[in-house]
Amino acid sequence: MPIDPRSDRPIYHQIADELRERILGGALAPGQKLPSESELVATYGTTRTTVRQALRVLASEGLTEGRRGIGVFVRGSGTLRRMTNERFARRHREAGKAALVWEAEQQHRAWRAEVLELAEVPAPSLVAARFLIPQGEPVFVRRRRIWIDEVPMQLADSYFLPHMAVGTRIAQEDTGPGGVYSRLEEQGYQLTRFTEELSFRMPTPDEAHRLDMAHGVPVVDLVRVAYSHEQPVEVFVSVLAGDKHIFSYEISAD
Amino acid sequence: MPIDPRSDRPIYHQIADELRERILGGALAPGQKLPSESELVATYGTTRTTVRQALRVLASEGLTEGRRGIGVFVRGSGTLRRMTNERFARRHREAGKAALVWEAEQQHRAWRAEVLELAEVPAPSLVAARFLIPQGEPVFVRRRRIWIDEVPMQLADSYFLPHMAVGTRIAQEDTGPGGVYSRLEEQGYQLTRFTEELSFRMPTPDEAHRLDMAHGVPVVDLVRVAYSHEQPVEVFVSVLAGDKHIFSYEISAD
DNA sequence: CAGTGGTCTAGACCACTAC
DNA sequence: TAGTGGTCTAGACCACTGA
Repeated sequence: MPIDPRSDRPIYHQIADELRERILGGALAPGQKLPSESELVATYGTTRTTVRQALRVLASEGLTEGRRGIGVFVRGSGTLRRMTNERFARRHREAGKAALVWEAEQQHRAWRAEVLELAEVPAPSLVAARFLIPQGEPVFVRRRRIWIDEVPMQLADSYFLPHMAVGTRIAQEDTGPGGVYSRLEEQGYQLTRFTEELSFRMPTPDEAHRLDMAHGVPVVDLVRVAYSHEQPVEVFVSVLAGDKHIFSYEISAD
Repeated sequence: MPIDPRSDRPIYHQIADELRERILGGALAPGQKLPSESELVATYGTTRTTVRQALRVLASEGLTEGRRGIGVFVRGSGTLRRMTNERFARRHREAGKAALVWEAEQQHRAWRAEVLELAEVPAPSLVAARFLIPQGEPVFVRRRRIWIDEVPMQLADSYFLPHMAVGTRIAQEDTGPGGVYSRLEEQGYQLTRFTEELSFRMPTPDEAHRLDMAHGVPVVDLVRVAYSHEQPVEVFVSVLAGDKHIFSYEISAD
């Protein structure tokens, strides 16, 4: 399909449409190189600015990725990590496996949790609201970055009420077998249920950098609250790379 | 902070950073107008192309929205629709309320389901895999677009095995009280559980148009399977505007 | 070294909006 | 009509890559 300069659809959209079709249709497979900008200029008889505008459309859709000095490539689908509600099952905790550990082993992945901060901080409003405490009250936070197969996947901040965390292994780098949930249960806070809330947006530049994300890839904001008999005992706030995760939930019909 | 042209950080990023700070810091509230492009050109002493590049960064983060002939504005947070697993509770079906109806009423929203297609089609691979049938086998599909408060929110395709749907109210525009799930249960397919899978990406131009989405807003791909005693009876494939939805799940700790 | 994408300049014409 | 953002041209210099 040649470009129609008299069409209502801008030229750069027409070029993007054509390239997108070749990508989604499989003619340009993941990892393959698109024609260079100068080739596209020659092909479509337009200027480099317009060609780049078309390529930016594709990049902002998460379809392509430019590599300076080399070319523009179709983005690979990347490594998928499946997050299921099964990871919270008591039997895994009792087997000494934290949710993260169980889930990584289940998928035969190497995992690593990089501890960024262990500190007492004023509660952000999002956290305070779920703990039912005033904003700014002290809470203890464990900030980590989760790597799976040496790829940064997730920024994960766990918040606790200070009296449950300070002076326990929850405030240590290594929380021991079963993770923080096992430590909470040892303190007598038997976990009864979790709630998870997911929302969706584009990353800030800082998040994009820390999660090594390409342009055009959204993030998932995850807020989890762990309850012990209606008492919130942990608020977990996380940002996950959207192209590397699938969330899966099983829901009873009753 | 004035711009530093000798910095490693490109000028357009520095401009975008400064504007982003004013937006996230609240100095530029949702709905407010950013300085015009020509004002920014004067302020930062650069060209319009570079200013526009900065504005494009913000737009691709979903923070701003241009209106031709008027200006660039901070995007409003939009109407949020909460999707909870509660909407699948049997008691709501028994009260004659489909999941969508219950959820809309719960949030005091006006809703409308625009039926786009009712047809027998070859099963797409995604659907076939979940029905455990060969790809291309005939399935019955109800394609709809869901409007909440007259805003298009969701593209929703429900797939059924033909023998459960054709000749029943499931194949009609109006499926009756309690919706398709009630009709399936009347046929003896008692619903026992659902699985929901969520993944995340940027919309295609067509989806962005049909959901009236701004640039820089991701979509959620939702695949739900309704089971009657391990038999899949519906595969629900949906695309939702990411900035207008929050998903909320309750998970047992056992 | 030639070719690539990343950034930037200095213009132009257009459609649309508000006055 | 003046001002806005949307599109497009025709160049420039740069950092980086692979041969």
